[in-house]
Amino acid sequence: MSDPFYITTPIYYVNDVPHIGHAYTTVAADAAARYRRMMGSAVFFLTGTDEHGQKVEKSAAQQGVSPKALADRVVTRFQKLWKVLNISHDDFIRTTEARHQEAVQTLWRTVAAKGDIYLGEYEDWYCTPCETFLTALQLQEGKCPDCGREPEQLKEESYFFRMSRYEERLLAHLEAHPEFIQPESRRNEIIQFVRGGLKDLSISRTTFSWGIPVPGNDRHVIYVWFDALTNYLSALGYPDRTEHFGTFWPADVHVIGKDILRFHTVYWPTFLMAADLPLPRQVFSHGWWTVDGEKMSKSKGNVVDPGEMVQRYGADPFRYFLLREVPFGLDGDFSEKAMVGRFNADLANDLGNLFSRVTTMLGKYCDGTVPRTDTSGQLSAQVERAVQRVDEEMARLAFHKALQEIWALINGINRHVDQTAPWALARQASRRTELDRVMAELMEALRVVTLLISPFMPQTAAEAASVLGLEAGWSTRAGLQWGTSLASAKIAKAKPLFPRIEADERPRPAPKQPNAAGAKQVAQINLQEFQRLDLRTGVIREAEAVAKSERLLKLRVDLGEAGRRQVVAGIAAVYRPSDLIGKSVVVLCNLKPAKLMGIESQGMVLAVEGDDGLSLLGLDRPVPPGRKIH
RNA sequence: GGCGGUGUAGCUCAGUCGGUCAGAGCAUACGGCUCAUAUCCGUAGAGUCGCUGGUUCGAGUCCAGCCACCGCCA
Repeated sequence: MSDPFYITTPIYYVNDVPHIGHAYTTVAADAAARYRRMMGSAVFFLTGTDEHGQKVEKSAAQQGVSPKALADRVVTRFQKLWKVLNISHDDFIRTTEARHQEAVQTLWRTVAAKGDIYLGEYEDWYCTPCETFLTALQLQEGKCPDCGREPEQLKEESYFFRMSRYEERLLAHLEAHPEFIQPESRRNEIIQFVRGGLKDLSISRTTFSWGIPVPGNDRHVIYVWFDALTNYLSALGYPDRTEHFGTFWPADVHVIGKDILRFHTVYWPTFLMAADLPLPRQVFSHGWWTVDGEKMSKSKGNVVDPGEMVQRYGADPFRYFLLREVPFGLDGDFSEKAMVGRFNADLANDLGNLFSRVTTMLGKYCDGTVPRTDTSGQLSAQVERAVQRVDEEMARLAFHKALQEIWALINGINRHVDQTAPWALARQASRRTELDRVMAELMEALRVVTLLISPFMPQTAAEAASVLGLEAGWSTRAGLQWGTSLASAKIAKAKPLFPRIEADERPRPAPKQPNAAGAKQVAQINLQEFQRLDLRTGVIREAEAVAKSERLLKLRVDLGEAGRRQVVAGIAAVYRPSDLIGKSVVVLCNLKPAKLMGIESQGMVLAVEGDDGLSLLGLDRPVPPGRKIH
């Protein structure tokens, strides 16, 4: 396949809880990747997680697990979200993988061999009461910006990258390639910044150890950006000049949020220059989302959970909203009111209803069979124009414009229905030919619309394709051409693709979200009923993985006087067997035994679903095994 | 403080080289149709184009100053 297209999202910090911003970047990159695949490009779409650093190390220590175990557990938050959002990435890179570590160390050695890495001293400040590290820039009149107290100065040995050496080359590149940074306003900011002069960059730390060791000096770990940015190379198989690497590097576009613009447009290109590697063709920085007009923040509690939005509105409507509501590159505002507005006006009324009315008429007037007739005419010209314009907008990653064009077409098709009034034609037998032609044209228009929306709303497009009886492989560049490929197809009336959301039923209940109201609806029980549960404390003595199961662990639990029992638990995604030995847990002992994967389980270990996976119920003071819980 | 951006109908915003550019979508009102998810199609609003000057035969569209908000840097 020719015409390679390599697109990336940033790697997300694994310890973060995914929010609308993560979803936005990833959905946008996904739509671009899907579009290019439809157009016949060989696409490589990469996302992943950044798993090193002090924060992960600290969280892991607090939870008493290894940093890697913590990362293994929380990485699933991203992986699960991408699944429900139908993200079509070709690879998922984690910075803790061996392939990445090798790539980073090789890059380091290459740059060092060039004489661009030297050992120096890095100064920063530490505010002991706040337990935070501060840079000289963050200080306010020499004081901690948070508490106003005097921080302590720390000096630390550090390796530096000679970024200053690349100032002129970078500036020349920025000026010669106006498309390198998009949107343009961001490009201007970076040019200003680079003109202000580039300093050498500290790229190692000795104050924590959770990272990739500096080659030849194990006391240092490679600091965040030198490690993280390299993911774009390591996923392609760098340093081995594999076919993949040869095909896809340099990247066509790094899609990022504006918070990490400088790292991608100053640090990254200079690293690559030092390694004599070609620079990515474009870095596209999109905007931030506010929520109901306010900045998102944990303290305000207004952080939008993408998973919840998907549950409430569906993956496709949420994807559609993100890409349609705001020009890509500018800030935008999310509100459920706007979400519902888009859903009803654009998806239910315009698109969904169009499918509904046209397929109904086909059933009524043509017996559900697409007439075989000439379809060249007004509509074909409109469709061809729309396909052309969508292509132009997608080339610029102007998703909202592309969607505007698609909806202009949908409106045009709705207008065509009114103007040709098939229901009037159907009353006059003499106009049969005319009616057949109109219906065939309308169906063909629906087919092309299905292809056009598929990068944005893959599930809906698949559903529509099945209504139209399209065969596998329908989503191709050739398919975008107006033709007669539906002729003689037998088609049933479409079910509403997007049932309207009525004002009073909004927001729809989120079925799996536990909340106070949900808890109250559970029937009450009396004490006797509770006492039927034989809940006891237990201590895990043995634990091993169950062959061929990703979820199950076989445990041997000590129940004191009641002896030991074998219990199979679905906790392997979160707990390693070795972490469990000696752990106190709560066991339901009189659960009817059951066989899981052929292994008998004589009870149940209690656990609860947290935001980042299961958590076993424990005791907050030591209690001997076998005690009854009441 | 330095550099840059934005300020156009109730809301969100288009307006490329100065002269049908005073516009689109949503919302609202009225009309039409009945195939359709009470959906669709059509029509309407009069908004000092932030303020004040200036250039020009003519300025949202260029220039200067001011006000407000935002971004990057310090």
